[in-house]
Amino acid sequence: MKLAAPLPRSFYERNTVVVARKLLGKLLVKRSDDGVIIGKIVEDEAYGGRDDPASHAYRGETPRNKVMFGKPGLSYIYFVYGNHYCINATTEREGVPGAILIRAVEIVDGLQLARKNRPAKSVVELANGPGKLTKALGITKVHNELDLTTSTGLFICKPERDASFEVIASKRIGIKAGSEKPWRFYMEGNKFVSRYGAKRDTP
DNA sequence: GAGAAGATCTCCT
DNA sequence: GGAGATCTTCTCA
Repeated sequence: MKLAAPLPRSFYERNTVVVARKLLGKLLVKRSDDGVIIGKIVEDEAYGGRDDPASHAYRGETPRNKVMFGKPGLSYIYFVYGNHYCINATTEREGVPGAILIRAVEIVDGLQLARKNRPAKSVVELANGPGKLTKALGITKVHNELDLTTSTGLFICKPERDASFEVIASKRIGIKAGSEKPWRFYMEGNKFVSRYGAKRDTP
């Protein structure tokens, strides 16, 4: 599959909510010795800084979340619930915390390898959740703080053809504080969007 | 150092 | 629909 160059750092160096909307439809590329897996981003969530109680950066900088305060366009990967990794892309200018949680992708290449990483009943269930997609793509904490703007093991690029789609905004999922913010974005009618979240939509 | 919480998923009822 | 799994990180004493 022919791939475009990674998105430049200037793409990420903007308001987190703006970048979250723009990130939909882009391709998340994971390269390893086993091969390449490419997922189209169909759902994500924006997380801010001091003004967002749901964000890891709300209480200030810690060793864990320091990536969010660093350069835009880096990967921020953390472990939750003793079971799952979640992948974020950092945003805003250096020193301003912000990140976008990638919640679901549609696997467009490397399907066989993704299924090997995470056996699932159907292609739809392979990566329709934050924990699911990291498992399917083989992403762990070793991929934390990687530069997503260079063609390394992990990066994000534009698709070959820009498809048009409607972006739906809704409340974020799985959080208590700050859940009223409509900072979750997904492609309208896309079946790869995480299911139980889609049910909670109240536009 | 101990205890609690957590941006989830899967299995069981 | 509910609860357990399982471990990292943070807060507080």
